[in-house]
Amino acid sequence: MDDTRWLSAADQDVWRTFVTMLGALGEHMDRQLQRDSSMPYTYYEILVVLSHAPCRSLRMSELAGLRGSSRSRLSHAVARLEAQGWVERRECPTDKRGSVAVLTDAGFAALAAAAPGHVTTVREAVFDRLTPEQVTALGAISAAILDGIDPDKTLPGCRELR
Amino acid sequence: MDDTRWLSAADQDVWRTFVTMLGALGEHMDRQLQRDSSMPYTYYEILVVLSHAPCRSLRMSELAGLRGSSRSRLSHAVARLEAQGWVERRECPTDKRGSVAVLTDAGFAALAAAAPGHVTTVREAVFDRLTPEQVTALGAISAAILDGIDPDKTLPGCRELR
DNA sequence: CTCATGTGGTTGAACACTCAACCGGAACCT
DNA sequence: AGGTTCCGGTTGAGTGTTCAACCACATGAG
Repeated sequence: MDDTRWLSAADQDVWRTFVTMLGALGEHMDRQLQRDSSMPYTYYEILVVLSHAPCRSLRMSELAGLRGSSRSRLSHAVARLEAQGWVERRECPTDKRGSVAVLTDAGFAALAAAAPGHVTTVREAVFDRLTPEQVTALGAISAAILDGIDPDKTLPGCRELR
Repeated sequence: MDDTRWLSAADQDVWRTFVTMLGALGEHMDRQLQRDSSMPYTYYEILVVLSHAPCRSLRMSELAGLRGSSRSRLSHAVARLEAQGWVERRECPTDKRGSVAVLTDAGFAALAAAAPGHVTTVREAVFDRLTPEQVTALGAISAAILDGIDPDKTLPGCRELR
């Protein structure tokens, strides 16, 4: 019955380290943003994507797709961002079912204020600690794993996130 | 004022892919466990750590430390695990403030049932998709990043997680 | 011994995410 | 047209996490 292919001891070590790093890094990023800019990481990313969109606005679905988030999650998130005055909802002119999320000036300002600290954190936590070869390797590894899980999100080489 | 060292376009690409992978992989693992074994990933890890501890039991603090979790979070988690009959709380004999979490037989059984599926998912999502060199590189990269964030958790080479 | 301080652990409120259910408008049929 | 089906988006309940406050016990100084 047990035809499971278990991991070698070495692989277990890698996995353990990897998973721990995953958790610690996520928490690290989240904390920094929450502390310095009072927003969770996910919300920051929403603002980033919006800020790069034409007219700083996007249909909810597109936004959800770009951020790999569920509709429901995005709806809740935008509701909160709207309450904070960083995003507005407008109705879509071409499809009366749809909504369009628009980044407000206050939202853009909040993003501009948050970005330097965030980038600095990313740099200190990741890029400054790796050799150029490791950075390249990390990109390839991430792409390979991502490709196995969700091939859709793999390729688009646009520069949307900071 | 803007002396921020921004990321190069190439680094941005790596970061974007990495972050996307991070989110997708976490969600992937979580979904698999939730679907097949009705437990979130964090709870699975708690059970794993407990199962490797002497007498399948640990002080709450030690458990929190080993899993890199806050006391509060662990307390809530154990409360839920206790309600499911997978863990029991006993009072600590040497320190009357303390509690000890003990893995029950039912908890061990649940873990044993969940492990194969989980390991298979890990293998398929990560190890089967990487070359041996990439696996080694991933270990080194993870350790380097982790070391920058939380040097305590870096070295202990024990094989606690599957 | 007594009091201050520190520590292990819990609690409750606020917040984020998931899931399933739902509503209204679009698209597609004949 | 009229009906079915699909799709965009929201809602509410349930779950997990965080944060700050808190209790009970331990510890150390006088």
